[in-house]
Amino acid sequence: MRERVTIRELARLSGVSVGTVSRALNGYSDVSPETRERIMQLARALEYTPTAAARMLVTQRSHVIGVFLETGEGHPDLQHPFFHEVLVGIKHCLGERGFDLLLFASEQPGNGFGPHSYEKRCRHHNVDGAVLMGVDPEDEETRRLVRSTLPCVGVDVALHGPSTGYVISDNRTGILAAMRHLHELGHRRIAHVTGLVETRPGAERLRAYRDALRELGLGYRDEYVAYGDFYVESGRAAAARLLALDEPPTAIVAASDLMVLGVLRAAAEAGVSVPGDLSVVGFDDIQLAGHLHPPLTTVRQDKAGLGRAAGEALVACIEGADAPAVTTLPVELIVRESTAPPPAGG
Amino acid sequence: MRERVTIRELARLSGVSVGTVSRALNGYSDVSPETRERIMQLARALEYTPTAAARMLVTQRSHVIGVFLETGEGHPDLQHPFFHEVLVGIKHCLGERGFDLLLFASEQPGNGFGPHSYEKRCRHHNVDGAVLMGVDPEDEETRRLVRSTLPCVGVDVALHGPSTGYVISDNRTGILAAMRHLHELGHRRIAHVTGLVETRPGAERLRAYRDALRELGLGYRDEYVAYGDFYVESGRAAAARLLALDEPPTAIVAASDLMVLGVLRAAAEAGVSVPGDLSVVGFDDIQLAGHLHPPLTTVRQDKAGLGRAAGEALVACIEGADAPAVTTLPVELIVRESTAPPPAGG
DNA sequence: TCACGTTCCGAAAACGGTTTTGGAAACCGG
DNA sequence: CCGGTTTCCAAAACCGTTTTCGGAACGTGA
Repeated sequence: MRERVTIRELARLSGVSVGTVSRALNGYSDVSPETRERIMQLARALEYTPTAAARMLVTQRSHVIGVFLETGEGHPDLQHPFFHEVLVGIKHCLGERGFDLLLFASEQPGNGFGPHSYEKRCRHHNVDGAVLMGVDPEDEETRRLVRSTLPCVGVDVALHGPSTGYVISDNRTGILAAMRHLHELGHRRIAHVTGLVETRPGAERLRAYRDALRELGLGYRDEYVAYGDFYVESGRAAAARLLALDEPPTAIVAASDLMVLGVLRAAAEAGVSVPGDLSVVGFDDIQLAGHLHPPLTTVRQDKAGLGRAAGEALVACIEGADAPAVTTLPVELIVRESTAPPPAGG
Repeated sequence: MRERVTIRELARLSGVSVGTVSRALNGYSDVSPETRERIMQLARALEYTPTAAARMLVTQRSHVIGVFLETGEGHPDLQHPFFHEVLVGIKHCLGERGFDLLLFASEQPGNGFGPHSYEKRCRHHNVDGAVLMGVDPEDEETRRLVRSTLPCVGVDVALHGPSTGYVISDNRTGILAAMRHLHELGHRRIAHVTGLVETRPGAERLRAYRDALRELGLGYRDEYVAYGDFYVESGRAAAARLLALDEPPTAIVAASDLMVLGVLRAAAEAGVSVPGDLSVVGFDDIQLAGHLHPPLTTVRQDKAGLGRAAGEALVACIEGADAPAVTTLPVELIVRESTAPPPAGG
């Protein structure tokens, strides 16, 4: 293979010093136009590519953002379409600004003693910042990372630290809108299938459900909240239980679209029709939501927007701004066909 | 912030030379057990983390795999759930083996003249290998990369080069199985909604459709192949046209599950019921396929398996094996409820 | 002519590791 | 007691950049 062409090589070939080559290539002013041009010609001809490692070593900047995408036990979070779409947003935003993404994957360190904790891994690769998804904010590892000065931003996880922030959707407003929509349609017995309540969105959605009940003058019933984990199966189980109640709900708001798939399944199995007998509204508006049968009424999160916001917060912080604030993104209730007035006898 | 603790610092504090520290940490033999232990204690205490850049500079290895995930115009490929699941597989496989993933995102290079082409970007970051998804194999950029000695593997894209291979599903067998299934049910008028035929899977699936027709003794009709692009909307348009034919098909096999969502939509709009009037089978078996209404008959690709296979081929190649061969993964027809015998009058 | 700016560039010191070379001490058999 | 091995470690070179410092050459105004 062709040998790596270094800056030294360029210097030799163009008869100047390496320092000059470096300055020429980096657009410094103190090099004559002719010399610069000559060097750049040569660089192009030889397809010179600077070595990131070398530069990183001296500049202490990598132009790389670390991404932690933790895989919960059972179902890797990575598999939830939500995170996928967020990642798209991150990639775009950061890509435009000249960053690449390092997706941390290695479990045992490369060589015996290597990187371990979040913080170590970041230091090891010298990332300029990090975005965390699906991590546990209470975890000691996490806390150590956000306690450091490395710019961090969490998505859907409340992180606090000197240069740390997070982005999240306006879950409360979303659930409130869903509830009001249902209420307006005439529903009075509205149940909630929660997400993982240990997570921020899961908790916020649940609280909002309760608050909405109060606001609408509906009583809270313990039996009307069924605990899920954002994924399909849990939605099915939850709905099965709900529908078997003596006085089943006429509407269900679920904390994720995936779970309403489960709800739909349970409904079909129980012989109740949606939206005829049961209205359901989801959360997320995943790509497929509009193409399901029936098309889902759901509250749309701007998933790519969350990613972009995370990216922007990060670069702002990297470029010297203060700690990235917490930014909450608006959501939107998308009314489709999975909601309707309750059945007459309801 | 605490200053970075370097190997030199460790050397000073433990009263040995830097070379010794390095050897101790890396498990070389020529350092006494006591000295080694002392050094490692210290390293742990100070939370020493080696700098990847420095090591990379001398060893020429990064323990990082580059990932190209190209975003087609219109709908970013990244958004197709397929790639998402593949990525999961890659991450797992490579993570277990101590690699991290560099997701190339940067559009303009970090600093004016920096990395550009695939090859340059790889050289720049010194990745140990690369996996390519959604790229155009005919593209000059791509060809340059695979022509180099860098271990590469494509997924769903046929790449050829000195140390390049690709992984792909057994599309032919999958389509054949789908067609036979339909034929056994009694269908004789079977249409195909293609994927992007410029892509390998799109082309293979189409060819297999034709071959299956021949094998089953069914004539090929031009009007029965409708061209799509793997995404929902194209499936809808295609099905709309198909269903409006004088002699519409009684069954449709689509090149992706996403497109059958479109097909279902079109069917609903045209008032034809699935599977009563029309059977449909998809491809991929995306997570949601089993939860749709009706649950989809589809040929399942082992998406995570593709990712793992890609990862394994890569490390094999990195560790000195010959060019990664092309590995094709088996698929499986999952019969659910979107297929049934054709209507009596059909 | 002299002092003084500019403009352009070379030399060299980092950055934080790994690896090679060589040497001192300890150990060995004879 | 001596030549030859081992065992353990120090010194230094090197990886490919950036950046600081200073110097040469060249005006330029007095």
